[in-house]
Amino acid sequence: MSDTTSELPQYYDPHAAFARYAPEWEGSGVYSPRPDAPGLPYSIVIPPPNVTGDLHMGHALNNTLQDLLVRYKRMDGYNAIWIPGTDHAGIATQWIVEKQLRAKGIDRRELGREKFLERVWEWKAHSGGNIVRQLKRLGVSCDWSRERFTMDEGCSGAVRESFVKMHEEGLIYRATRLINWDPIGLTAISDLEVETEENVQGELWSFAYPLSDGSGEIIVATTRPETMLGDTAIAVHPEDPRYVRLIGKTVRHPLLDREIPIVGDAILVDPAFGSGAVKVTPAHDFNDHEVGKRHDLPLITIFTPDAKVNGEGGPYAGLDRFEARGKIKADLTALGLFRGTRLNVMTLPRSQRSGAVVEPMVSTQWFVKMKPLAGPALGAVEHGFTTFWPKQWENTYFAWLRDIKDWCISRQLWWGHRIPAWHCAACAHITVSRDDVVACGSCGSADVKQDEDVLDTWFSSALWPLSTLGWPDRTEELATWYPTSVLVTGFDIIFFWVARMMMAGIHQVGSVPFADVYIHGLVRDENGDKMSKTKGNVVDPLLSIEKHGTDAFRMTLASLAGLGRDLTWSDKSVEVWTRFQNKVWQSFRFLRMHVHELPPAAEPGTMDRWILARAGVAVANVRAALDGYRFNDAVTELHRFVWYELCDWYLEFSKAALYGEDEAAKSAAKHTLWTVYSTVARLLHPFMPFLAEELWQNLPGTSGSVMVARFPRAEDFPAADASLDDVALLQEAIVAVRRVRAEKELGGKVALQLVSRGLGALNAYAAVLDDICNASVVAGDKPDACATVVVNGIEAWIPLTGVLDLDKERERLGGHIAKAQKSVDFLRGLLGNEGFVAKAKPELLASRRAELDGDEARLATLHAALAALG
RNA sequence: UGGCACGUAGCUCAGCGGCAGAGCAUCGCCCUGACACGGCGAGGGUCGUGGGUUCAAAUCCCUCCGUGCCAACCA
Repeated sequence: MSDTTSELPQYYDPHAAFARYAPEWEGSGVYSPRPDAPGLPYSIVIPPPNVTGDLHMGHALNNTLQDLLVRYKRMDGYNAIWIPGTDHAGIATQWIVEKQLRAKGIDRRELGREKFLERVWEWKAHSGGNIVRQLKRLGVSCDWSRERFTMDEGCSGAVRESFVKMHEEGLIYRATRLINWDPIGLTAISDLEVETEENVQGELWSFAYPLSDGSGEIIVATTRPETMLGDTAIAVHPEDPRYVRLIGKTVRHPLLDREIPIVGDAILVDPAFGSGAVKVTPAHDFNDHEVGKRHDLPLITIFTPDAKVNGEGGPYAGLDRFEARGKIKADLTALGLFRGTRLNVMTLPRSQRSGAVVEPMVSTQWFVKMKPLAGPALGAVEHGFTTFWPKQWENTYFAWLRDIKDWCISRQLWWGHRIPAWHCAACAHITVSRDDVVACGSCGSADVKQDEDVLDTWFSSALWPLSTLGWPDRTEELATWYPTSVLVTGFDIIFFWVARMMMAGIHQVGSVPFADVYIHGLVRDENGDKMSKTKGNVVDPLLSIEKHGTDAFRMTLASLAGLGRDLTWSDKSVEVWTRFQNKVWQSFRFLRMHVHELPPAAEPGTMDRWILARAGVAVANVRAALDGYRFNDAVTELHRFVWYELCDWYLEFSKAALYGEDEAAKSAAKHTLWTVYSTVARLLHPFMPFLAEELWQNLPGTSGSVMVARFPRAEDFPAADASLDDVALLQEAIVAVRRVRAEKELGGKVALQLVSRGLGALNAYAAVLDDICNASVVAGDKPDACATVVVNGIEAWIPLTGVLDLDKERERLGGHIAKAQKSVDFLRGLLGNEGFVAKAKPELLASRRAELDGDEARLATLHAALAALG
C-alpha cells in the first residue's frame, strides 16, 4: 500500500531504448556465432540490397521478417546466424556513376576502363554503406563480422570457380545468336531484363512488295517499317491457296535492289491474319529468326549498336531507327507501294534499366545452358526438399523452369565480374581459366587478352548462399549453415534470383540452398496503390521510424504480413501498435508498483492459475504462427493475450489480492505477475526488441539480455483444468453486471447485488467482484423490480428498486427474446433433421443438444423476466 | 491468349464444411489509485453473381461479373 509510484518513466521512449541497446547488442558478439556453437543450425542469408540503394518499405518488410525469425530461433536455442551483405548491381550502379560523370561533362570512354572503375569503387565506398546504416535502424541482428559484397574477393572467387567449372562441363558456352540489345545501355540483356510496356498505341502499316517477274505484288503489314531494310524473305502459309503458286518465286526489294524469296512457313504464318503474308527480318525479330533458321535465310543486321541504320541500309545509313521509319514510309508511298494503315494496340519491349526500346540483334555472347540445370531444381521442389510459403508460388517457379531458355550472361559493361576468358590474337583460341592467363592454352602465344565483358549481376547473386558461407572452400560455416533455413524475399525475383540460386546450389554442391522460401507481398500505400517515386506516394521507412519508433514500426509490418497477400500500409495501422506499446508499458508500471524484487514462488490462486494457463496457450499460438510464417497471426495473438486477457482481466483480478489483506494471495499474485511479464518480454522480443529489453532490464531478478533468454514454451505453463471454469463464471457475472449498469445508465458508484439461488460458487470471489464491478452476490429469490440476467445458464436478478425504467427494460428483453428464439428455432430445425441426426459426428450432435437445452432454458428465463415486469 | 491470386461489417483484413470474427471507424456512459496512447457497454454483414454437391456451404465444385499480378503474343 505504501508504494504508489513505480520509478519508471511515465512513457516508454523507443528512441532512447534503441540508442542504448542497439550498440550494446551489436558489441556483444551474440550476432556472430561460431559454427561449432551448441544448438541446431539455423541460418538466413540476406537478399543483398543494391549498393546504390536507399532503404524502402520493401527492404523494411523483408528485413524485419528475417530479423524476427532469427531472433526467435536464437532465443529458442538454435545456433542462429543471419549473414548480411550488399550487391554490386552491375548495370544500375554503372548507370549512376556514368550519370554523375556526365553531369561533370565527362564521358566514361574518355576516362577509360581503369579510371572509370576507380570512380565506381570510390562511389561505392562513399555511399555503399548507406543502406547498411539504414538497415541498422530496423534493429536487425545481422552478423556484421561476416558482412559480404558480391564483388569482394570471396564472391569473385566463387564466380570464377563456378564459371570455369560450368564451362568445362559444357554448361557455359559462347555463341552468336539473336539476343536482346539495349541501344542506350549498349549491352546485351537477358530475357528477364526485358519489360513489356502494355497498351502502346501503334500503327500497323501495309505496303506491297512487287513480284520480281512483274506478275503482281504481295502485301505485307508491319509495326516497324524500317526493318524492311533487313528483310530476307516473305513468308506465306504453305497451304494458302492465294499464295501457294508464289512459293519459290521472288519479290524485288523496292529500296535496296535485292531479290527476296517467298517461302512457305506454317509455323509463323496465320493465313487469317492481315494479308496472310509476312515480311521476314531474321536479324531483328525472334520469330523471324526462327523462320530464317528453318529456311536457311541470310541474316542482315541493319543497325549499329546505338540503333542507327548501318551500311546495309544504303541511302538510309546513319539515320536513327525511328527517323528511318518515317523516311522509308514516305519513300514507299512515293513509289506507290503504300497499301493502308490502321491503329494497332501493341506492347513494346523495353530495357528494365535504361528504358530503351529493346532491339533484337545478332551478337556473340556467353550463355548458360539452362535445361540440364532446371530439371534438378524443379525436382527438388516437387520432392519437397525446398518448400515455398505460400505454396502457390511453386506453380510460378515450375512454369518458368519448364519453359526455360538459355541465359545470356555477358554484358558489355565495365562494372561487374570480368569474364575469365582470354582471347588469343595469334590463333583466336579462347582460354577459360581459374587463374589469370598469360599464354594461350592452345598455341602458347603470350598475345592474349581478357574478354572485355562482365557477367550479369545475377550470376554472382545466384551463388550468394554459397559464397557468403565460404564456397568454393570447404569451410566450417558451409558445413554448418548450408543449406540455409529460409530465404525471405519478394515474388518479383523468383525467376531472377530464387530459381537461379536453386540451380546453382544443386549443381555446385548437390543440395538445395534453403529449406523454405517465404515469399512476402508488396507494401502498398493506404489506397492499395503501388508505392512509386513518380506517384509521390512513397512512405519513407526511416521517417516512420523517427516518428513512431522501431518497435511499433516493426510490429506494424509484422501485423500486415500474412501468407500470400500484399500489404496495405497506413499511418493509422502504426498507431495501433504505438498504443499497444503504451499499454504494455503502463501495465508493466503497474507490476513495478507492486513487485520490487524477485518474488518468491507461491501457491497460485485460481486467478493466477487462470492467467498462467492462458499464457501457455498464447505461447503455443505464437510459436505455431511463427513456425508457419503467419506473422500477422502471431501479432494478433500477442495483442489479444496482453490486452484482453492480461490487462483487461488478470490485472483487474489481481488488484483484490494486491490491495487486500491476505498475504498468501498477495505474494501469489506478485509471483504470477512476475512470471507473466517475464513471458511477455520474451515473447515480444522478436517483434519489439527494444521494448522487450526495457521490460526485461526492469524486471527484478533477470540477468543478461532478453535476446539470449529462453523463448517460452507451452510446457512451462499449467494446463487449464475444471477449477478454472469458475473464472469464466465470474467473467460472465461481471459482464452481466456491467451491462445492466451501462443499459440502465447507472454510474459506477451504485452498489449492485446479484441475487440468485445458483451462483454460490461466486462467493469465493466476493472481493474480486466487489473490486471490479462494485457488486455482491446474495442468495435469494427474485425481487420485485429487477433486471434479469443469465449467468452460465443460471437465472439471476439485479434489484433495481427506484432506478428501473420499465419501457426500456421491456424493449431490451424483447430483443434478447428474438435472438434466443432464432437460435432455438435453428437448433430445433437442425436436430429435427433426420439426415443431420443420422450423419453428424456424435460429439457435435451432443454439443448441439446441450446448446439447445441451454438456449431453451434461456428463452424461458427471458420470457419470465418480461412477464415479471408486468 | 494462358496461368495464379483476390472479391467477407464504412475501411484494412482473419476465418476456408458445422448458428459470421478482429483492428480501425461509429454510437452511448465513465478522467475508477497501470494506462484518456485509457475503461465499460452497444450497433453494424442474406460472406461479388447464379447454379450444383451435402443433413449442413463464406468455406467444396461449376458459370458469370469485377480487381490485381505473372507469363506469352499475330506480323
